[in-house]
Amino acid sequence: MGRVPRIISSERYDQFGLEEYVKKYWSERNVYGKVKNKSSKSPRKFYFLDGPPYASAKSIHVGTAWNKIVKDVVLRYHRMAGYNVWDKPGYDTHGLPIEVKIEQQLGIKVKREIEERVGVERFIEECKAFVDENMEAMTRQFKEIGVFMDWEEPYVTYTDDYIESGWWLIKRAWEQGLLYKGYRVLHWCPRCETTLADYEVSEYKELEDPSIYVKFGVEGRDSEYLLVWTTTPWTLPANAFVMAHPELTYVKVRVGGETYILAKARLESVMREAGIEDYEVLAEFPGRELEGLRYRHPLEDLVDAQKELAKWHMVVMAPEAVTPHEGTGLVHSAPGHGTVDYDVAQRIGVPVVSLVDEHGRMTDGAGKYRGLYFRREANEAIISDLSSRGALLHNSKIIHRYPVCWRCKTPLLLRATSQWFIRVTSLKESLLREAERVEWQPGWAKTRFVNMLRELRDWVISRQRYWGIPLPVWQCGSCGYEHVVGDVEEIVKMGGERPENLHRPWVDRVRLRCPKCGGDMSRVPDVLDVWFDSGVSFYASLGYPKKRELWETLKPVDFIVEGHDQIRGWFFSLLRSGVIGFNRTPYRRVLVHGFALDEQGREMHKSLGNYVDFDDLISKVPRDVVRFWVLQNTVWEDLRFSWKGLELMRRDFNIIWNVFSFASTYMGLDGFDPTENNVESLRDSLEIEDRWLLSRLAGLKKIYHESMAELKPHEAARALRRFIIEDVSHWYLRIIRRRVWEDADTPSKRAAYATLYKALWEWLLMAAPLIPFTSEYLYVKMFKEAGSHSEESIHLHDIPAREDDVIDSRLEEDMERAKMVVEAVLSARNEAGLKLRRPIRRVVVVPSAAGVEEAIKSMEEIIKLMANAKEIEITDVSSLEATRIYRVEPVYSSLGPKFKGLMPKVLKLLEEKSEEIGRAISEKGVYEGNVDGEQVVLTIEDVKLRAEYPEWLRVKATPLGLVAIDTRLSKSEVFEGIARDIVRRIQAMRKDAGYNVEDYIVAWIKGEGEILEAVASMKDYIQRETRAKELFLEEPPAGEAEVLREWDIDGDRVLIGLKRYTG
RNA sequence: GGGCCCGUAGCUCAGCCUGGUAGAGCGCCCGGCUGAUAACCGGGAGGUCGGGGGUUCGAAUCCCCCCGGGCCCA
Repeated sequence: MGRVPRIISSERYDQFGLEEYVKKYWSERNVYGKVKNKSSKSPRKFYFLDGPPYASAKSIHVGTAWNKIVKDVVLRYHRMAGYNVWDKPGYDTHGLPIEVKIEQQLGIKVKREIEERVGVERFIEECKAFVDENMEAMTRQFKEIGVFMDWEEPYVTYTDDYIESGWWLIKRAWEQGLLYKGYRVLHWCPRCETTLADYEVSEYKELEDPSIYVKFGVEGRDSEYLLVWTTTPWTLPANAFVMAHPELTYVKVRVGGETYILAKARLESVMREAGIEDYEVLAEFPGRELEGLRYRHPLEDLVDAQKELAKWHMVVMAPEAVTPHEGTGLVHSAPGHGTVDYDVAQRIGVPVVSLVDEHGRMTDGAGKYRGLYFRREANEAIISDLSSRGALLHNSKIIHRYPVCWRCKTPLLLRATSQWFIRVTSLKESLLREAERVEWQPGWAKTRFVNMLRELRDWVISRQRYWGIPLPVWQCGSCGYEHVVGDVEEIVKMGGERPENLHRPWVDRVRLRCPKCGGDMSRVPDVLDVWFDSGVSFYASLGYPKKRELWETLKPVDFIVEGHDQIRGWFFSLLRSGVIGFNRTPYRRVLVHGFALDEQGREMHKSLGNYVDFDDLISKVPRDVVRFWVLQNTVWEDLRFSWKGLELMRRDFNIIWNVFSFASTYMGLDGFDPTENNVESLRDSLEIEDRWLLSRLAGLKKIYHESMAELKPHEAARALRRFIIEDVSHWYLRIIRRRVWEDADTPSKRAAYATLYKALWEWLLMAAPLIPFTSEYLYVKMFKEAGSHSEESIHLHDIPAREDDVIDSRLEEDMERAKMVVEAVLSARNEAGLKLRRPIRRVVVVPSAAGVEEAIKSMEEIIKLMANAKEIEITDVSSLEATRIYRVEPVYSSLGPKFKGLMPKVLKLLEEKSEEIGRAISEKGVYEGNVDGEQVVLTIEDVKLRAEYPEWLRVKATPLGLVAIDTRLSKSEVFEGIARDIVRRIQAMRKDAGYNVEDYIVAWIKGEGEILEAVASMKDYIQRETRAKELFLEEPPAGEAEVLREWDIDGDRVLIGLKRYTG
């Protein structure tokens, strides 16, 4: 027992207010807890892993909001579909960007101030406090947009438990022999005295540098030189060898008394740049012939390090280092100052030497240049020495893009430093194998991922910083033995003291006893790359390995979704950690989403001034509107932010509200009881439009579930929108209005209500994961009140199951055809200036395709209703043609030569018998007549033929065939039209006067002529439609009417007065 | 320089996988409707489907090249 309440219909629509109500409703009743509890009882698990956002600011980016909204939709869907959903959110909390913010806060200018002035302890505490504040603010915002995740217990990467879980993986790597220490060339900021991670090398400036051509003398040959080009003279002291391309053609060229070797492709431009016009090519040969050619470094005697490096001075084949577009085709290699240089040196076993210290000054090894700053003093001194020694072919300047520190804008340099690595290159096969086992959406994400794996390099995990997971490696001061610790327990076992906090500096104070020699072990001071942190989240967020059960029962992760930048980022670091730790991919399915760009398609940045602040956004646009709008975007493509787009989505919400309000109004008015009336019990009373809507609903459910299964939430979102806006509001509601306005309780009316009720209810359930606030509100205020459902929240319900067998594609096709006919009629009406309120007598259809006739017949009532036509006539083309009016005009150039003197009479004939001649030529191709006894034969060449439909027939061509309307109105149609005009005005007055829909009235109508006649003849109709108990065709007596208004109906004046009927 | 993605109406985007007469919304012009109403609906104008080749009876759709933008690398 229950009735649909009229709450919705009596309220003014206020989306903001509605959302506030729902927020309160949820928190007062702990709806999230109940939803989670219900889900946790299901035997089917769904392990979702949240990609932790970086907690470096207090406000989330629009893209971060989008990210969580997509996640929320998937989680809510799975909960309603009966899965036990794991929904722990996470935060990524370590790393240099946060350290830098704290440095700024504390006014720290150089790194050593952290230890010397501030103290590491305080520094770490500041980092933690900063992150805590950010997490709190971000959590608040995620809750604001309705994300149902376990916000009470997120996983946080800085906790000791998490750090210990991280250590476990390092230990695993160590045990498998994957952990090693080595050198690597990295970007370095000489002012901040720190290495910069790749992602931090993001800023470039146009800077001026030297551009010099240097002569390296070939050993054993007089005046013969390898010609190398460089823009970094300061790297020359560290030169170890010269790189060439084996397949490139090189030349020996004589200039004056000297011979130079360089690439043929570069010869011309190098000579031009050096201002040499006179040169002679002596020989041409492939680069591989240079292999092993030894040379003498021009500064060998000035640089101490060259004593060792000199033995490697030869030409080496390195195609990856050589381009035919720049330089000389011979590349000077300083393995300690170049990435490629380093790789090549590793390949051929050359030692890596860096001659620049952490401050950017040349080291002792640089001999004469010791202490000079690299880009200024060292460059100058070196160029000057090269010049005085005659080792410089040419010296000029170049302006090029050069990387600078994103924080202090100091030009960076590349230097080799000692770092810790995990040898993931040896896991390449496993990584590729495991990547294949993952389901990627869209498919190209996998392509991109696999391409990246093919270029796999070992993973540098160490950073010389503070706020990160400490590297759990302890080294013995006596014997040098290095040991990796897996957890705190092991620290204790090895004679260490349990630190109060696993971060630096506390952990740095932990000493262990060396298991090899009993010596004192201290920790290697590095911390881990912050990418390591989130990479272990798949098990660390569950407390593994300390707590084993959760991971054992939940594994593997069923679903992850992040932006496409994470293909190389998180998706990769997860897989890497999964293979290191378990030799398995940690996740089964991946969805990729796009970036949130600004209205011009640029990235949103605070510095660009195009940043949309989250709180500002949701103060201007309701949450569900934001959600539904972002969800319409193809999920893996970039999203262009648009205030306009959001505004349009708001209008859709208005329609959605109105649809529910409409249902609430009439069902409420009629006391419709959904527990006693449903589409099954009323099956025999269903009209064709009801069956159509139910078919469309079944189609929606099919698309909805398929889209969700294929990880295409945008397709589900679009289908939901299409259904409620187009199928329900634009079409179905307009059709059933008449049925709903019936006063009597008819089976037809109840069938319409039952159909609408089912459609709205199931739509609402499916929309619930996407627009949780609106759906909850409508549920609580309408469906729950109606008594057919008692759950506290819509989110505690099951998602409606598919009913594919209800889909009637023939019926849907027929309805589409009916729509086309109606559209054609409306178009014809438009042309004829015939408004819809005026009924038309006849619509004529000439079908041109199979099945059209049947479709129109089965949909006849709907077409008549929607087109406001009395009759639909289906006919063949000849009957329409029969109405055509033909006109012919003479073509003199053809008639003249043919008839000569008879012309005037022929012209008269054409004029008088225009219609007859035209029809004859049109139908038979020829007209045969008689003028003064002479036979006259006219064909299409002789006349310009025009055929027009009569003025009262409007014909439109459609894909279905011709659709025509007969615009001739009889008196009864005119009267009916006027009556509808009157009714509409009375309704408007009732509304304005604030009468209730069910109130009865007394009406007075004073009009003249046709209006008077029309009202008189349609009196019953007007009374019925307006609930007028009495209707007088006169001016209301003074003071009688409560409302009185004069109207203009198509130029005629009408005075209407109303009052409430009280008798 | 490389891998991947995007480029369709003035604007925002569907359609492309599985070839068959170019779609929606907004804006604009014209009209209509109105007991869902500070809403709503219809009609019209508007497009070399980034450019060029190819396959095909037929290409926005499949293939190749180029141009512009993005992401990730170098």
